[in-house]
Amino acid sequence: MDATIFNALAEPSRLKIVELLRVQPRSVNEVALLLKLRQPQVSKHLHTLAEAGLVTVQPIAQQRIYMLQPEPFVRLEDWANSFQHYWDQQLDSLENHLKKG
Amino acid sequence: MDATIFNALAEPSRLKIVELLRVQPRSVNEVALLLKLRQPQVSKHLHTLAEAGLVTVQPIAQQRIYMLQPEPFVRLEDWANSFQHYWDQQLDSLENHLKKG
DNA sequence: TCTGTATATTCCTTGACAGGAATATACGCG
DNA sequence: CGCGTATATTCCTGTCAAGGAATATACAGA
Repeated sequence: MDATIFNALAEPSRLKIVELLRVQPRSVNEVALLLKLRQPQVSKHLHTLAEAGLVTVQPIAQQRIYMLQPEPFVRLEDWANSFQHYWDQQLDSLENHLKKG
Repeated sequence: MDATIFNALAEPSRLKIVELLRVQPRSVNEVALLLKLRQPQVSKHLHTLAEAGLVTVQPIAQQRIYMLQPEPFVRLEDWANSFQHYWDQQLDSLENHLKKG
């Protein structure tokens, strides 16, 4: 798993943007208005999200509509899910540490 | 969703630590040796992970065994999973943008 | 209590990054 | 082409966090 996606989501404003775009695709100004952020910062954040592969752009006239990209979120879900297979084993290992120590 | 968990996982070394601890709980030195990091940095990273609620500590003599905490990963999986319900709707909304402009 | 091992903490320096302000670019329209 | 709208980019500055080095703390055993 690459840390890039986590880095992109680590910034509170960016996380809010993602949760906004989850509902529906939006233009830069729409995001700025809804989150009460300045347009340049929103552009920068969306750029970061795009570089991380979390969003894509669809130009419409002068507007640029940003929408989420499914794939990274699927990867994220799979990654988080893969941890479930280890919890039992973890407890066993801890007991080993406690006994063998 | 809180950005704290993403922030904790955004640092490459910390992400590696998490993926190590996924296999089994480990002491600070074990992590340091396996990842070829210095002990103080590992302690710091583990402290950050603990503050984010991703790991817990189990002291054994002088050693401190760190292990993952399931709950945050379950939350993360649920969050990522919740995005799946929106993709179809997203495409519809984009089309609306394209038509209505 | 002294020693060695395991871990945590502090101080310092440096790089990355976010926000603000200003400006540049893209595009449609008259 | 000139103008207005929408968005991107640049420059600057302050903050924060990571790594290195040194040191402090915790604990077990002789």
